[in-house]
Amino acid sequence: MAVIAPKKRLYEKFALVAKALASANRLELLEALAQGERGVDGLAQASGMSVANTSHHLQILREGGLVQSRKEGTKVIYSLTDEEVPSLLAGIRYVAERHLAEVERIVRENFDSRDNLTPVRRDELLGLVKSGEAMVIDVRPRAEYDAGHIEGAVNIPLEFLPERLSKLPHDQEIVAYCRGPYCMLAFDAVEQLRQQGYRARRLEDGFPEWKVDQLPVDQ
Amino acid sequence: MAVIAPKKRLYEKFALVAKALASANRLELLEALAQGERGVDGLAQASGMSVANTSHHLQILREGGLVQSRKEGTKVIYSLTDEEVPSLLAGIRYVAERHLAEVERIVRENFDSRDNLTPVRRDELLGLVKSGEAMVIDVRPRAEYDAGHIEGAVNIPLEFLPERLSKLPHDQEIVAYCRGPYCMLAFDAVEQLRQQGYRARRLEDGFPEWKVDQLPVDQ
DNA sequence: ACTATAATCAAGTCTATATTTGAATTACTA
DNA sequence: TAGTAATTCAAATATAGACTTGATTATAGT
Repeated sequence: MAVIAPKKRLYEKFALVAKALASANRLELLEALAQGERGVDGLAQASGMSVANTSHHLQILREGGLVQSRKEGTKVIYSLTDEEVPSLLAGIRYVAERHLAEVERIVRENFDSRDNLTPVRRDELLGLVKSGEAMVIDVRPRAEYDAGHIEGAVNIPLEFLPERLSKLPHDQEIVAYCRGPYCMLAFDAVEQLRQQGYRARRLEDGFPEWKVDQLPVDQ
Repeated sequence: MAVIAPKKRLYEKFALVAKALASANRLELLEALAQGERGVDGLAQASGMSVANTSHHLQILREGGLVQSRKEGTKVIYSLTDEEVPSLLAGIRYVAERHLAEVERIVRENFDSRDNLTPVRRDELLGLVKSGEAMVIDVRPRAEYDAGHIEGAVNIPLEFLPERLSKLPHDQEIVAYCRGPYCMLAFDAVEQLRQQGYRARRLEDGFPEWKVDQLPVDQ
């Protein structure tokens, strides 16, 4: 058992990755970046933190190997280092949902109760679109849609939904998606749609999960 | 955007899972548990911590939803809560290896340099065994072997390898595996085997990864 | 060169948390 | 009731983590 120190050093580095993940604010930054690359300012807005603080947290994420950056003029654009990062986030969510009683409670009370229909599964959506039974709307802001979206999805940011309501087809089911399973945008969208008499459901989660699953994306 | 607090609370819980992962000692406990369930005492030995400290860290892992326990007589047996946990560990390792320069360095200097042959991939091993070209030896301690092992593997704990050396077949390649990619046992084993003139290689990683991949296991 | 903008850095404050040990306690078995 | 296994508690120590403020660097445009 000659070499024993390197293993310890290695585990310390692995812990560094986990430490970077171990903060609600940083998880939110990562979720934002899972929608597409973004500047510090945009990330600060998305997370509700000051620019300086956001920058600081981004350094911690970088030291954990989770994000990288490049310069573009005066801006610094951050992005995830690896496709594995969204999978890690999904794994953490999964463990929390299945084994932390309180998470299960929060989800039930705040999310499940807002939408009594079963969400559309990812594989299910592929079939619905292929057969023309459904149209897909992406209710995230334009910038996030532009950075990548489900193949064939139409971008209707939530704030423009009211003015577009009348132009949507009544002979198709409308499937809305946004950032992920705990993003409220798609919940709001299906609520509005149903009030106007549309058949509408949510996709089970958001764009990052779709992409992790290697399903067809545009742009 | 009615509900905003629950999302924050949710992310705090997710961070709890990551916090549980964010310690070298706890990662080592999890790796030990990935070999199979185990009592506090055994885990204390495996990690080199005091029993009290081990117990304490196990509580943190439990609060993070990563481990569970059951009583068996006077013993408390811990196990991983979910098959997703080894995947999370693998994801963290993967990110660290690919994006933390120092990890890459430690691996190269301490592991790659000990074994100049390419390790056997998991899918490759299946073929080698099927055709009879290779035999598989599990060089972990008996207890870990008993808790689950690769289908058809023979258990030869490292300390018994010298006395078994003469009885191994010379017409097959010998593939050794142990706990994972950074476990030294298999490295030591192939070194001994090659010195005795055997054709021997390591499996690319260990039993937990094999199991995560849904490949055939015994017991 | 000058100015505005974007981001980072350095320093400081505040509060919190992690790690560990040894002793006391609980839970169970024989 | 003695003995074993694990947990809990108290307490000491060490570390550090989050966030703010003000200064600084880098770049682009004029």
